[in-house]
Amino acid sequence: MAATLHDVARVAGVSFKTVSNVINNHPHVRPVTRSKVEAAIAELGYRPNLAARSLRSGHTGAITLAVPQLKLPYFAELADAVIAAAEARGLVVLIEQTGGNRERELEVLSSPRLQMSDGLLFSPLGLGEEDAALVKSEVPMVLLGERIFSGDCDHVTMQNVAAARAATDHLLDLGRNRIAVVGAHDGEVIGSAGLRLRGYREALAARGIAYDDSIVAYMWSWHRSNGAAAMRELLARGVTFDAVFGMNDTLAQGAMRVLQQAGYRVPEDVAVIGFDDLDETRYSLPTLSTVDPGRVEIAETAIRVLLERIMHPDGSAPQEIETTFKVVARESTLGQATVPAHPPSGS
Amino acid sequence: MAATLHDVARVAGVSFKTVSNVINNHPHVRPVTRSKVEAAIAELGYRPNLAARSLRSGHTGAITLAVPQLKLPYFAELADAVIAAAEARGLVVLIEQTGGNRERELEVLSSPRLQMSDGLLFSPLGLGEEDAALVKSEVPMVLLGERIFSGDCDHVTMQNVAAARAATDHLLDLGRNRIAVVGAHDGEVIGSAGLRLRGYREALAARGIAYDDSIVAYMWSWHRSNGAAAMRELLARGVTFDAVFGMNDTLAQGAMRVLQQAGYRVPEDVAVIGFDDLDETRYSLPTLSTVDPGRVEIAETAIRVLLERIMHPDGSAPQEIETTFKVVARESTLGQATVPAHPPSGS
DNA sequence: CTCCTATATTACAACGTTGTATCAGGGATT
DNA sequence: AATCCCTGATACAACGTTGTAATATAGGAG
Repeated sequence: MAATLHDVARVAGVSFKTVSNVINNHPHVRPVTRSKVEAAIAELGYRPNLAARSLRSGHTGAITLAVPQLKLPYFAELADAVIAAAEARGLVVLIEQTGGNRERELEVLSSPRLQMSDGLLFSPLGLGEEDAALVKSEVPMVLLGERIFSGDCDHVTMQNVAAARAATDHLLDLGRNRIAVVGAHDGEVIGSAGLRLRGYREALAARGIAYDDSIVAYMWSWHRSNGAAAMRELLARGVTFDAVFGMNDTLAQGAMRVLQQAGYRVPEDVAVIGFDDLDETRYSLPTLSTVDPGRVEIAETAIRVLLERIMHPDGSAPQEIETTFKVVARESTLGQATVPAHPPSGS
Repeated sequence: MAATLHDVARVAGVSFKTVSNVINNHPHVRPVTRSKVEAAIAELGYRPNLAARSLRSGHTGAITLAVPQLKLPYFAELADAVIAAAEARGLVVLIEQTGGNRERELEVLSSPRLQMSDGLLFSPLGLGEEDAALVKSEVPMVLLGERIFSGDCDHVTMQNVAAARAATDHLLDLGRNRIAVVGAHDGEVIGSAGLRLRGYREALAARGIAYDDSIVAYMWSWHRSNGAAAMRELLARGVTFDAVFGMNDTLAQGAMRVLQQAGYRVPEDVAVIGFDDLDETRYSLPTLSTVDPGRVEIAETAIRVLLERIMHPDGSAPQEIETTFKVVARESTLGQATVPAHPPSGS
């Protein structure tokens, strides 16, 4: 079927090893021979067999990305960034979905399918600190995100605390000092919610503003409707606030939505900021201010670290890398481009 | 490093081929031998080398999914469904992003990386009918979505016309007969927008309602903000309508948002329906009625057809398969669970 | 007790590639 | 002019698996 080195060699009139040498840019090949071989390759449309190459070399040219679900916008955008970064280095990405489920996450770690790739980018959700010892894989691995800290494994993550603090500072700088929080996790310390809440509290503390638990909404799910429900609850509670910090963009959008429906103007009455810089924040009404946690940098860094680890399996000690973040100020806090609502015109 | 058949054979005290026979469930293996071998496999933690297996067998156990961008929610959810369906058959999915760009799409078709998989699920966006002849790949391929019709290649798609017609019928059944459209593509015939508009027109025609171009908003981009802008434009135009059909969910949400901001109640004043059944439609305010185009079925069918094609490369003639769809009626048309807005409580 | 068949195991080759070792030729050095 | 070294090409083996063909063992019939 497909042409092999031998076929090319026959056509070019050289040994099949010479063809291999041409392909791998070995030094000692005469220009004449090289062009003869190249002509034969073109003529036959020869493509090196990747399975054979991989058997011989021990490398596949692929990496695995394991995430909870692509359905969740954050992970879809993370996967997008990872694929783009991998593509830039000539790598293919193979995706596993764990559903954020502890069992499936452990299963992925020991799956024979991991062999199809040279390494694993693993974004666990169901595993807890107590599972740290189980987080071992037969291929080099880089962890993405929070939750698992101990364990001798490279780790790339966002600066949750500092970024949340910057988001809060952004609101404080605008003169808001009653900042509600939507999406806290009760009692959590090391998860995204716990860290972000900590950043929020640090920002308040730095300006001598007391933390007020009555304007913090707790919940365990981060869907848009949860943000909406939380905001309804806050409004019903009768507490006052002039800004909202959503633990992620989806929550912020749900909250913003309810605020507007209740007659508040965003940002004039209440400023809103989210977290994640999802693509959709660029298209909401008003566009949503948020924090870009450095998703692209996470992807690129993770791949760089993974490749290093693949090339030097027992090189340096495991690294702990935090990416740079950026507050992205849009209309929901700055209010630059508010679109006037047209009056109803009958139905 | 990793154990091989030979290592297992040495431990079990049999020939390495016998070990292979055990693994591949060959008939003539004595139970005693089998258990000896299995013990050795367990002891060494033996895992078959996939590269070698793939070199020998010619199969990889992976398929490639090529989509424009995972950032776009529709494709993220499609990928989610494809990965789940592949997983159920023991296949791994390898994802390529084309950016919806014609050049990149052609590049993917001839990429050597395709070799890492047994087949391709291809969802083109940039390619036009005139490129049909170029749509050939070295591995079996199944096309997903519209745009390319000719070409002798299996094709799985949704029933755009019938589904759009059903969505429109749903609105008509509710007594709405001034149904605005958001997201038409001017002059398009075979794309999603063209087909869905056709379904809309068929539904009107069937009830003897005249098509009114003044309540159809044209645009080439399908972001939320486009839906919002279109709705502002419709309102400004002063035309009347009692329902909106968004060509996709994102547009519908943008439109719904502007409607509400302008003081209309959804669905009391204006009912809204979208298309795609994105996960987020379950969490919007109100939850969005939409059409489930059978994404899960598309994924499962595409994989089934692809596997058939992989096993019998020149089997039957190329198939053209359309999945079943379902109108998903939620609050934006039925209004069952409208949440009362709480009155503002100062800031 | 021998022959034959069915069963169980083995030996060998092949998939297509690349690394190592080997070998032929030509120019520079002695 | 003979030796040496470097260039350029080749032969061989190996990566780990599976299919095919061959062989060894056991059980039943003649």
